[in-house]
Amino acid sequence: MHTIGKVATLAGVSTDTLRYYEKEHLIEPASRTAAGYRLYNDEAVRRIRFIKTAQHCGFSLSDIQELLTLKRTDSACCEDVRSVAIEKRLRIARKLRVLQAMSAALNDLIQSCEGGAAATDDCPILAALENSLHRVS
Amino acid sequence: MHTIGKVATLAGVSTDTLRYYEKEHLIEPASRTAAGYRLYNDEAVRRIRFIKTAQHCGFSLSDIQELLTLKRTDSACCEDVRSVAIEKRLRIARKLRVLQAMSAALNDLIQSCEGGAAATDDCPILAALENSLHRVS
DNA sequence: CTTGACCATGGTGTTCACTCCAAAGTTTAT
DNA sequence: ATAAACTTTGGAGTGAACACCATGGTCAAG
Repeated sequence: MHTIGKVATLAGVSTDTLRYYEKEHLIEPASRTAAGYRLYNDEAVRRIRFIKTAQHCGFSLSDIQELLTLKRTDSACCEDVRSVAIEKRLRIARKLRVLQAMSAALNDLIQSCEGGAAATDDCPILAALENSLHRVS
Repeated sequence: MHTIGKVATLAGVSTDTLRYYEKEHLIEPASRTAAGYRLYNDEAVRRIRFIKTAQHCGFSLSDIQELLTLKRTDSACCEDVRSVAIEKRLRIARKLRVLQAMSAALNDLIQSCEGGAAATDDCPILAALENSLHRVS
């Protein structure tokens, strides 16, 4: 069990951020001391890192909360969880396609740079992106 | 050549957004009428759509500006463009790995849902993600 | 030639995700 | 036992990315 400062350091965020996440129902301390100090277990650190990583991929905190509460419990209707998961997977698949196209576009750009190709007047990223997204369809 | 309202409708954003983007040097009208009305060409619509798509993948407007200005001109040093492009590609690759792991985690969850597996007490996304990220290494 | 739909600029307001106090209680080290 | 380093709650401030005015000029239709 760690206090808030320790977890924050371990996860690379501020204590204010952790209290904010708690207010937003993203994390909760496992317990509190008699004096009211928050006490976190090891899973908290993983959870916070997951939140940060997901944010970098364009998910909002409420998106992330939905992802984190995707649990199949005995009581909860499995179909609900399943349909939410399927919808999330679809949205992730779309992001994946875009990022793959971007990566391909950058590859093209880097390649043509190596080849010492002629200058382009319009944005090569946009052009290459259209190509790539087309290839993926 | 379209006026601002038309481009906004075509691209699915507001006119305010377009003026804001202009202030942030993300787009510029191809010209103006005598009365000062902004006039955009067709490329503007593609550009705006690109901006929106990139935003959904977690890029900030300044990130996007850097991507959009990745042009190789005769004058500009090709090495500069190349190194920026390589750095961007690296960051995209990282996002790709995370999203792939997330997708795999959701797959596992959906599968186990279908199989009618037992309830898990901790978050299955986190567990599956750790597995997936490990598999990718 | 006027009415309604559009556009311009400049400013304020809003939401998200924090960040930074302030004032006061708690723990740890010396 | 006291200073230094933590923690608490509550509230105010910040930057990004807009949204929403107000006021006034512009344009197309009838």
